[in-house]
Amino acid sequence: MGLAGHEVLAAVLQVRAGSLQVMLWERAREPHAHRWSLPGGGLGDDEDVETSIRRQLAEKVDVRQLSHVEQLAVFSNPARVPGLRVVATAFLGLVPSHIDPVVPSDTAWHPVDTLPSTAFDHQAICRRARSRLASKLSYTNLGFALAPPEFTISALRSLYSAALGYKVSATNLQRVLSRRGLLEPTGGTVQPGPSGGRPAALFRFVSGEMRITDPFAVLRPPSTRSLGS
Amino acid sequence: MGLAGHEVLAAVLQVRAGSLQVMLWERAREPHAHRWSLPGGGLGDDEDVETSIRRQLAEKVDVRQLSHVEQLAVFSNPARVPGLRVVATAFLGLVPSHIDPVVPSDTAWHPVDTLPSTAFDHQAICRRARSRLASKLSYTNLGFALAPPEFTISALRSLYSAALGYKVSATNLQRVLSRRGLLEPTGGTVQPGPSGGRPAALFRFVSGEMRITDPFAVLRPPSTRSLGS
DNA sequence: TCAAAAGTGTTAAGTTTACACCCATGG
DNA sequence: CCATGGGTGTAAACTTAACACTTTTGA
Repeated sequence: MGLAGHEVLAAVLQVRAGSLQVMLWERAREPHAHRWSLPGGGLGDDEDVETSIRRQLAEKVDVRQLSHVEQLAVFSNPARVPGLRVVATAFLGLVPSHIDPVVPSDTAWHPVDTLPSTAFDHQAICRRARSRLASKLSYTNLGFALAPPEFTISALRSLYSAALGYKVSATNLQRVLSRRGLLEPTGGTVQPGPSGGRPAALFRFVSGEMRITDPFAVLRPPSTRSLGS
Repeated sequence: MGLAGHEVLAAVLQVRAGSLQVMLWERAREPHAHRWSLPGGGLGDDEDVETSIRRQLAEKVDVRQLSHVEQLAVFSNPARVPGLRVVATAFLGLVPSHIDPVVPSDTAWHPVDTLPSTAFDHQAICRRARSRLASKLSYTNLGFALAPPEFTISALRSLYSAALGYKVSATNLQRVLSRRGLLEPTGGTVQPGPSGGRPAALFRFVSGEMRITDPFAVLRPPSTRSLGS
């Protein structure tokens, strides 16, 4: 009557080498030996699911390196793992691109577009994570979670392109994020490379907390014409 | 090590008498006797969470009356219910406005804006459900789940207004939903009331499956200028 | 003929895309 | 002075909100 194991799993995503990658570890033992799986584990008695996934990820990456964590969904197919029933709460985790976490020897990063053989239903969880990230990049300030503290617009463009899976225009990216008040110039610039070019200005995200920035695509509340800056 | 009770709960919403209401039942016994709580119960051994919530709702309302069901989130605070630990997967359920389900005697509908004293963390779940519904009305075709098979634009306007919590213009509602191809006229009309007026045309939703209709607020993929009708 | 309700026309505002053009630097 | 990025100006496209106006009916 409703008694089941409960595990928490996280698809930790990071833009690495120009592509969106997910952290996976290779199972040594059966079931699904040598297949790649998401980090996580059993829910402890005195912790909620978010506390739990943060604790378990600390074994893989320093939790301070996680710029964002959010619930994705429950995966509860009775046959999702063999043996005793285990329900999983899946999370999306993000690591900013300037960090290269030290990971255990059984753990590695894999591009989400070309996943290796994955264990259980972990591939579906990865897909869900990628999809959630792409959506939120459009209507929230979640870019902060992929980017280093300071960056050039073209660096940010690369991050967005990798996460979204298609080219983003640097011009328009800057316009949109600036209009919404998400970006501010640091005042600093970066020296051009050996082939020259104008020095790029550095920017930072104004906020490091996720916020919805494009709340209503349509059907907005009646205008109160008093919100303009 | 990760063994806990698991329950499924649903905030079933319907627009009734011009307001968005949620179905609650009054607890007879402790804990939280006489407080109102969401329908649901323990996860069965051979069912996933969605199957489970549909099964349990069948005791309250005919499942065929549910026009939409989706996961909201996991609620897992170790102290969320007294006694043995229970993790809950919360759902949003919707019932179209033309249906008046027969509910058990301990069960009643309550406006989500003026909830009675609720049990456990059920108030938070209700808020989450209302918020999810409002968001999805803007960027999906989820209106179909609130509306009867055929309806006038002004009836639809009332449904959207109740669910969103603010007045929606019938003119613009029709424009937006028609532009997106969600509505089609049935050809029928409704006779005007006793005070006269032009007969209203009847419409229906083209699809009864949830679909995202406004996928990218910004940062769209490069245009392929070949999608126009 | 008037009031009431429904539906259409039209304008204005806001946002984003696309692209031409200018800027700053290294060789 | 030219190539190479970086950044801005500007126009066009698209959508939605607001509201005036027309249509259709009952009294």
